[in-house]
Amino acid sequence: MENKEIARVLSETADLMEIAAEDSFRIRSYRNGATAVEGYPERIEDILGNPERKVTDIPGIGKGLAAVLGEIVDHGSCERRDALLEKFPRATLEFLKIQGLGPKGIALILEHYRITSIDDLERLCQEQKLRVLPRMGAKLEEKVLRSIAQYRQRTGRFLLSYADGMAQSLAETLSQVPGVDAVTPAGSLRRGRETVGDLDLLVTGPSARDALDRFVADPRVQEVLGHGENKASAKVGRDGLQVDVRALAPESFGAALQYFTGSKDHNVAIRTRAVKMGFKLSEYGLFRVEDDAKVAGATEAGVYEALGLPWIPPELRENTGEIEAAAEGRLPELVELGQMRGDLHMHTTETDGRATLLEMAEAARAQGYEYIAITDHSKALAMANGLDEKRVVAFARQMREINHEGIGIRVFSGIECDILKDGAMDLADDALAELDLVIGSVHSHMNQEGAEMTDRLLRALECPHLRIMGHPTGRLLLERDAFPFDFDRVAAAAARRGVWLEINASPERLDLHGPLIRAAKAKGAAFTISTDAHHPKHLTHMRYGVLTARRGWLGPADIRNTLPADQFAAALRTRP
DNA sequence: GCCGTTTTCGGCCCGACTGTTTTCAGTCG
Repeated sequence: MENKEIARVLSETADLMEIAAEDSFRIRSYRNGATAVEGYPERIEDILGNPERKVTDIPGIGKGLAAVLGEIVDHGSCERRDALLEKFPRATLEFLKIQGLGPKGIALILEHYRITSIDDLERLCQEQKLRVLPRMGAKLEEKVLRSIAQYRQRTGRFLLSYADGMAQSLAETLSQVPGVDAVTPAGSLRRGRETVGDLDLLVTGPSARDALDRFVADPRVQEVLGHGENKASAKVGRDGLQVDVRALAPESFGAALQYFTGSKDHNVAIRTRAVKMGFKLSEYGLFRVEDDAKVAGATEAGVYEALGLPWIPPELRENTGEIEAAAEGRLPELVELGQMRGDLHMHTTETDGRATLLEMAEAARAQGYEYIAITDHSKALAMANGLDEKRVVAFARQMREINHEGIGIRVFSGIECDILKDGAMDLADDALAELDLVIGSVHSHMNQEGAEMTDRLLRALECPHLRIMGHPTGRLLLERDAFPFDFDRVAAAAARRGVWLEINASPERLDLHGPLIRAAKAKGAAFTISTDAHHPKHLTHMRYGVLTARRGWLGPADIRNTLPADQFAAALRTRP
């Protein structure tokens, strides 16, 4: 069992304990245990199986949790969790994802009503039955109904990183089947969409069909939805991601890859173009209408070429102008992962990161970067132990010393400074002036009205030390929508002030996203791509940020952290 | 339930907002 899975069971147990109103410090221990396990570099299962090792050596794991970990690894759950699941309906953990309802509220509702599903909860609100309970009212009913609607919209979709991980691991398994040449992911995953509804895997090779048998027999498969000669589909993994595996003949691989990559809108437009040119395009190939002769199909590039187009990168295939651009020979040169020379947003144990500054620097050096910026939180984030002015100044001095000595990578001193409710920065100007790089981010009062949030961000942009606006829209994928504000105005002001807009590569954010990036570029804005890493392994999320930038039609020249270190340092000091 | 140690138990981070109240509990970040 993987650490991530163990951590999930622990944190679910903590959720249930909270609803059962158990001791809050014990609950916290379970939560701490979950984070400790999730971030631990070795497999807990291996340590448990090794008589010479002790899990209690991991900080946050004592005797009690060690026993619980043993239970979880042995049978996927623990006694405490099982007991709580007996007591509460199955959907209880889902209720916690509804905004406005916390453990106390859920416990109260369960005390008074027999509800076992989100549908039941919705009915209670519609029948105005929450408002009769103590400390609940009409506004809460409305909020819960709104949140249920949002919740339904996002269920059935998965984070890009999750789908990507599943695709890679399935592809690895299926490639080992003798007679399979290649397994290629298509669909929205290949286009780099931030969330993925289902996964399409295309298999080629003389025995491609054997891969279908191997697939449906895989232990990760939960439920087989269909298994024919050319296609098998199944719900995979705990959350039931739908995966379609198709066996393809080599002569139609390109057409199939094109077809299954989508998007639907892009394909409709491409097929219309084909018809106008006297062709018919399907997943089997491009055919001439007059004599049904096959014109292309073995490669994707061949299909596009026969239609008078250069190959269009998958990230652009949304029918938002890419076909016209291709036809006119003005497709943009897109940024590539290998062009990134630094990562400008990461946290350390100084605040809420899981590794020290030197560990993060070493991991970044191993990624091949020339430079990084360390950007811990500012004091407004008290729960993260954010830095105050005094610690900022000391930190900046420490960075100058470290760079003077040299550690194999250049480190810029930075901060992720909170943008307060009124748009003021959380730290005094003279402290910010000590740092190489100031990121400004919103972490509080996220429910402001659009106009208020716009004013807040515009005021923040006036700060002379601000260089980057961090995760500008504040969205959390599948959890929280972007806050409403006048994006065009803010992007235009950022461009004018020489403040770069961050493309936050964290898979839970991917903020900004494609359409907003294009809008901001049209206003003259420049960008950075950074991971917001809280752990060395998060540095590899850069690839999702690059995919997102490509979906925004960006090239290396649009992105400041593609610059070599000296030029980047110069750019930091230059203002428009 | 963990940790640190005053080896046997006490401390464990918190500020602000919201909707519901009439002085505050619950939620959120």
